Amino acid sequence: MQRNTRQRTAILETLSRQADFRSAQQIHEQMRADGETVGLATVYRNLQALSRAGRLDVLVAADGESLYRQCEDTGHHHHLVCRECGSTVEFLAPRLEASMTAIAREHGFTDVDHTLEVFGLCAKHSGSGAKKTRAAKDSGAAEDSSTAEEDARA
Amino acid sequence: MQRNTRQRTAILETLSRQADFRSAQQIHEQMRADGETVGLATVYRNLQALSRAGRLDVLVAADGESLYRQCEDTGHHHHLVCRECGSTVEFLAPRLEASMTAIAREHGFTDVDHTLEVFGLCAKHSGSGAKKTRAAKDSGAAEDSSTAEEDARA
DNA sequence: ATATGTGCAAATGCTTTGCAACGCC
DNA sequence: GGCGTTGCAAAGCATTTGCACATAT
Repeated sequence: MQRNTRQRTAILETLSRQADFRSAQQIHEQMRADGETVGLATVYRNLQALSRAGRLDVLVAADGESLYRQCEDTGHHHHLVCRECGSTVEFLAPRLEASMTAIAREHGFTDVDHTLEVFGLCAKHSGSGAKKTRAAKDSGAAEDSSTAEEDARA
Repeated sequence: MQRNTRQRTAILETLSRQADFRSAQQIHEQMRADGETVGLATVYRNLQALSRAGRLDVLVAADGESLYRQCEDTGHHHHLVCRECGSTVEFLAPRLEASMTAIAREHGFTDVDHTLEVFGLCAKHSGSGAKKTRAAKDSGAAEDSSTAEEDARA
């Protein structure tokens, strides 16, 4: 009962070529630019459906915008996002997970789930006089996403 | 150049009595309920100004809504938020901070900042049949301000 | 066939802003 | 008295939804 429409396929296809997180609108624009004819609402509906189905990774930016990205790694992981260019690095931090869970339990909490996003300036933007603590808005879409892809380990 | 108006004072005063995070709208409602006459825009403007000035703690909910709370502890800390009742517990986790920073540095990131929020079910709501992994919207602390007076705290 | 998916436009919900009136300092 | 502040309403956004039409299966 999950049909395979041209639009849905196109969305997945587009996502499969994006290394970093993109907003629904950016994805939509991208598709139009690539010659696809898709409605924005459809993009939203599909991104939502796909993420619900666990096929996409969703990251809520500091300003509340939802960013999507193809989910290669089903496992639990977090992101290191550059405030300047939006490039991301995934990382696992089992130790953090453990401590967090422990702390939560200590306070009587159960069924815990957490959100951990780290924002900073990636290597190539370190020097830039960026003083903003919660921006990362403008950047994204453009050219130079450094596309860091590997994985860390705590 | 930060004047001391009735509204601004009232906002701070109201916040000083709230243990948990509240949305701008909830704060506004609360104030009206308390007999204060304040415009919603003013509440937004002040919450923004105050948080920019470091006097308020801001937490962005999973759906993008901004929640504010008086900042008693200037130090860096995180929150444990109950999905059911919205009660919060603050916690410090120096070890996590350290690891996070280390990981970021390993990837060449500088000027890092992070967001870590833990959602779960507090002690008194543990049994509740809450299966939703990222809802917390419909439940507790939302709309009906009339009865939202008493608050939990783990 | 028919339940799903799609497109468009209108509707939401949170937040911001323009602008004239207002009130601290 | 001047400049930050306030209020209201209108504007902005990202996202959602109603509905008629199109289409995978």
